[in-house]
Amino acid sequence: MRQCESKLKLLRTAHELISQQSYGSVGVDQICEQSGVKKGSFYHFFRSKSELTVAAYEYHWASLQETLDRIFSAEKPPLDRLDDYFNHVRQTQTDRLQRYGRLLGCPFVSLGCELSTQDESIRLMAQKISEGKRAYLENTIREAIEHGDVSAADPRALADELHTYIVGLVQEAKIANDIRVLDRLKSGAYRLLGLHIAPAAV
Amino acid sequence: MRQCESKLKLLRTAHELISQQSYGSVGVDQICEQSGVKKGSFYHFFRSKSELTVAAYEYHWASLQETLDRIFSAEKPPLDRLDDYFNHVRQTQTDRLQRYGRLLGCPFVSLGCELSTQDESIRLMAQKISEGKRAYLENTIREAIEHGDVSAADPRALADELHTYIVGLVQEAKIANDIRVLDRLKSGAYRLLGLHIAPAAV
DNA sequence: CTTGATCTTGACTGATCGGTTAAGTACCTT
DNA sequence: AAGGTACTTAACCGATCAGTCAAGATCAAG
Repeated sequence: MRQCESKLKLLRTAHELISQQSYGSVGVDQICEQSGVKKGSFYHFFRSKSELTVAAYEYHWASLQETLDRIFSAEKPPLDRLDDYFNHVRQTQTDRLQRYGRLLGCPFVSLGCELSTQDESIRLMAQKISEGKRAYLENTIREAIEHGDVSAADPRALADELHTYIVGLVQEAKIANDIRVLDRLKSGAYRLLGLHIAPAAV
Repeated sequence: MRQCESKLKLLRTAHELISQQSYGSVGVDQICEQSGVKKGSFYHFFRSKSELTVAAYEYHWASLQETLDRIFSAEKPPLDRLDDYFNHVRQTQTDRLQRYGRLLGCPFVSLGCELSTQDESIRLMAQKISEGKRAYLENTIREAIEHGDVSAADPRALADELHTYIVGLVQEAKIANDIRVLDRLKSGAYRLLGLHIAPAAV
């Protein structure tokens, strides 16, 4: 197998398996087998399971950012960005539900929730990515206020609340293993934003 | 060791260790050692680690319900109950942070998040308890509306939103490992409830 | 064609995993 | 005192855990 292909394979497989199951229940052997990479190679590229996991999730975050940059494109009206984001959240969960038969929730939150108390580097990564997601919302809300779509004194505080709500709702959907929990995503979010009518027809 | 004392010790120790660390990182041996109970006794009382965990968390939920019944006592004004509950959430996290040096979040949500995709009986337990907590909020909101403190058309929907917000916020606090995240608990909750001024001075 | 670095391979480590077994002890009922 | 049940004890199981190691393969650059 050529050059860095093994490393990429490990990154992708690790993220897939761990987000589908959990950190604790996925073994290094399992990751290696599904990657078609031998264990020695694993420990050539990564010093530990924890280090691979951080790398795998940051790798996934980098590609997610590309998607989010498109969704939150400055060329769209702010409220359209939010609507597209809510659609994206729901669609992502729906896709994974189809593929794996289980509603998986947010991989970053799930991993952070499992390991925040035990592995500081994983906690820091989860925290950093959570802040990254929150920042997309804050920028958009700030522009929505400038645009006159939303009236709020503190865009930062409003973004915090919206982000908290989304995190909580996706979490609840995972525990309920029911995509219909996400039916409340738009309505709750728009209520938080003070928009009692959805901007685009839902 | 007498009668059911071993069983209770296992229930308490299992909940403590797993909520402090994670399901995957706590072994049956560790639970047994910390309980002072031998492994054979463990498997006399419980058929598996999973079954013990469900029993341990339901045992904890039963005692938590006693506390919640006091907090949500029908003899108090509805908004006082909510305020007491918010104080309780914060105090619980503060206490555990002191004792364990880590912000642990909600044990039920954490366990559900880790294992919902893998262990159906644990998922069902987490879902049931989540609904139990939500019900306290819904009853209180319903009475707050009757009482004229809150104006909302759908108490069920409002309770859903509030519960989602609390779950999300405690989760974020865990990942941030920072109790100050919970500073947003009351302000966000009261904003959700349409109360822009806290009912009791904060 | 050689060198040295990068990557791969498969066998291996000791520890720990969840769970089992069978013999033994304490206790309650009669 | 007898018998049965509930519980305890310690040794034990095969599987799996994260991680190591040394020898070999592949590669680019000189």
